[in-house]
Amino acid sequence: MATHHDHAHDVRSGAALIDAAEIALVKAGEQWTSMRAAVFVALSGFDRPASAYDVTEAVSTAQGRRIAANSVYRILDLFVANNVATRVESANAYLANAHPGCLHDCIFLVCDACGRATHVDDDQLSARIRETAAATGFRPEKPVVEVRGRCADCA
Amino acid sequence: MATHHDHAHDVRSGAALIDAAEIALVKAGEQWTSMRAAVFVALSGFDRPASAYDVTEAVSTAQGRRIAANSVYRILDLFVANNVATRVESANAYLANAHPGCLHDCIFLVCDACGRATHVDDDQLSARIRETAAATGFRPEKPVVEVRGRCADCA
DNA sequence: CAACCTGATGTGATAATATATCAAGATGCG
DNA sequence: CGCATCTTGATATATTATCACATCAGGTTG
Repeated sequence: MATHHDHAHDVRSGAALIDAAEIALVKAGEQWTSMRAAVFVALSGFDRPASAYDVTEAVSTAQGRRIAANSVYRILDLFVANNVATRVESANAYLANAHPGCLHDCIFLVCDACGRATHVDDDQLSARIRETAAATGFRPEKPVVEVRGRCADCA
Repeated sequence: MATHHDHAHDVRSGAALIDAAEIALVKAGEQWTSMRAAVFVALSGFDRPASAYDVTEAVSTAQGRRIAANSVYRILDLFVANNVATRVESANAYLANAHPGCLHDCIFLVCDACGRATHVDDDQLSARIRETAAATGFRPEKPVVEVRGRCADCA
């Protein structure tokens, strides 16, 4: 199998992933509150990008009380800003970041059949995208690269 | 200025662009109705990606009557399907396609300051993106490549 | 011509996604 | 503790997108 990592990642899941998220947020000077933990747990419980409302629903169920969507948005935004989650623009949805310590331009392969997204890092390709943008005088900040199509299982 | 076209385009604007859109739709076996013309004219009148509601507003003003958003969505979807318009996913907005005859994977450079988007074609880069996706067993259909950042004017 | 079919548009409702505002509560810290 | 700051809650509203079904315009056919 060809991976496109050019260095080792800490790809985490389950409790280890949640710990890693907490560590990343705290290192960034943010608090790891019980609400944030609940949102992260809910988000990481999905096997595909989840909308803010999906997460709201999951947190509400888990807590047995109604959580407001805007609280979830706030927290998801915070996660994205701190690289603990990423937003899949073409799906209006969010994914927990499996290796929060690592900063990459993300490439997502989003299956139009099952909705799952797989995350690819290819720093060389990302660099070419940034270069191509910069060549026109544009200052790239955040490349959004999301390939829509069919995953291997749904092909 | 460095362009990234590897072949000549018919980049059109104004009346010529509208004609080109009509020709492209008709060639695809679709009708060029007055409503579709009105939507295309409105869309091509924006100098940056316009939301479906922006277009609805513009068409309503132009016609002196209230147009429903869903009619506009229908028509924009048709335009996108026939390559006379494109959708900028990360902005939930649409752009008239300046060279409807030509089929590319689009790359947009979207300025977070002024909202304008410039369109780049780089078939070699697009090919690499598709290859990278395909290497994992994924079947790419529609790459979404939108670089957010600052345009030269806003830098 | 009348009956019918099809594609396009209109009407109205509603769903899904996202943000704004302000009050109240929790937390860190001197 | 008591103040400042950060976080969350409550509520409202804005924005984006879709659905169901009625109507209309144009052609085709009996």
